[in-house]
Amino acid sequence: MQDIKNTVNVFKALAHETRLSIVLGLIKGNECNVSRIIESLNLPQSTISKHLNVLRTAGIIEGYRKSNMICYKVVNEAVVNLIKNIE
Amino acid sequence: MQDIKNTVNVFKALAHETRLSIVLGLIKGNECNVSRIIESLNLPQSTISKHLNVLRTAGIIEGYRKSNMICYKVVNEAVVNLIKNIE
DNA sequence: CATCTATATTAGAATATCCTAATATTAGGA
DNA sequence: TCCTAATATTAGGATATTCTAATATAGATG
Repeated sequence: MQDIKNTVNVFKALAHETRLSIVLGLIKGNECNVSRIIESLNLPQSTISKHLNVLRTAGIIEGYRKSNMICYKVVNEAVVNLIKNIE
Repeated sequence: MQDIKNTVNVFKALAHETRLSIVLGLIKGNECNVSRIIESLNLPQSTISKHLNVLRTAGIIEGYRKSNMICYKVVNEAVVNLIKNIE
């Protein structure tokens, strides 16, 4: 996690209940495509999409297409360890 | 670190360059009293005081009086581990 | 108790983040 | 190609955070 600014950005991305829930869900493997995340968190589609964008921009998650859906997964191992450390 | 809301609050507190710097400094033992923190970060006294208050409210640091100064130390072990994990 | 020093608090303007309805885009399947 | 379902983006109002000069406070020490 290199320098302090990058670390701050990761913390910023995780410092929101919806986003932390998304990351926790992805790590636990319960979620994947956007629709399921929307259902499980019960929030408007645009809201979820925005949060996914924040997490993507922070380098925490990445999406890949799977037929007609986009699946997200956590790609930042430092974040995975951090989260595991917390629970 | 119990529930998700508490975790989010800790991340929020750490999601700021000045505050993360303060915590890093305290963990490394280079800092202690407020004046020294002010000097080392070169920011107005009220700014530092505000940030210390955020960290205190989040349960990350605690201050104790030492003669005519207030010394701060990190009292949340989960945060210490988290930070050590990152570096 | 008066003073001085260290620290905290207030106030309010500047900035950033959040929310979500509406709209746009994109790829898959007919 | 056209339609449709899935996801992304825009817009802009609501809310929250940040900053810091000015002011207040608290305790140490004379």
